[in-house]
Amino acid sequence: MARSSERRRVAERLHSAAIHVLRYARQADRQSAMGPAQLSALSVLVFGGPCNLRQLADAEQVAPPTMTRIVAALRRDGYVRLTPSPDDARSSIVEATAKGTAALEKARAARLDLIDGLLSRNEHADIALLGKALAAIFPQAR
Amino acid sequence: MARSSERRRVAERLHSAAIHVLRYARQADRQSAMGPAQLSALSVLVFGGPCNLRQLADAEQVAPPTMTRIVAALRRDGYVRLTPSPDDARSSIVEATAKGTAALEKARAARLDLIDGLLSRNEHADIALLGKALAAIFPQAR
DNA sequence: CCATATAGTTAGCTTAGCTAACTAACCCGA
DNA sequence: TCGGGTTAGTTAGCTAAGCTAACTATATGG
Repeated sequence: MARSSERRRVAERLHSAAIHVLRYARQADRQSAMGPAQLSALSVLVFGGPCNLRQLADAEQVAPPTMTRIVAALRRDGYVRLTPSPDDARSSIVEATAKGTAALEKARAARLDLIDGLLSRNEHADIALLGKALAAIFPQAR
Repeated sequence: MARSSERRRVAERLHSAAIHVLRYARQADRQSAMGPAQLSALSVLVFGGPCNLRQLADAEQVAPPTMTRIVAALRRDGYVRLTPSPDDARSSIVEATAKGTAALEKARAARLDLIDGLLSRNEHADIALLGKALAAIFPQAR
């Protein structure tokens, strides 16, 4: 039964490809004035909508004090806005501002440009194949 | 010709999948006592062989002073050894110790176990397809 | 109405990144 | 051969990003 060892080899390839892709894409982030943790948290807010600090910390797999400071920095620079939660006086809703959304879209586009450039070196059929395979294994949109 | 926009969609999927995979795999690193930058530098040494600090910094896309400290920490904990370069008196060769190699293999295996588990939820045919697609696009071994 | 749980912050530490400025060694050309 | 430019690495000092422990304040359930 070579199935499980083939799966292992695919896991290795996937691991390696993921490292390679993100390392390459990260070059784009240097243009963006914001640190990587801030960019990542902002992307949760832009694509997932407003939420409180706890949810943001969970989404980013980070401890609450870490998120306190990431949000403080984003707020200081005008990328997010906090409003008191109507349901819970302990809690605030964190929300991307227009400036935050614009900055994130720009950073994301720069990353995607790089990855697109990487893919463009390949045959169209191989790219289509990768798209099909990824769609099968990672069905969720973002 | 929708080719370029299809490629863009594949780039988005690939970006998203890479983020997802590495975020998930990173859980394994918490068991390892070593920080992520140390783990990553050590993996360059284990898989790429000994090299000097400059090459290591370039491989990790990091400035030299950053690598100075990463290597200092790895050395302090016995994961790497430095020997003077025979060719260049300014430079040292950094090399993984047996302890370093063992720690890295263990951490890598833990990551791959997680990714393997992720893949195991899928059909074998889809996994094989992904393997084929990744092999076409990312031919390099590691 | 009190006990416990939850949201978030503060304090204080470590790691990881940077630039600027420095030392030491290398190398090349006059 | 030596003097200037280049390269390898370190030191100093800053910021961002991660953690745990300890705290405040609010919710909630018995």
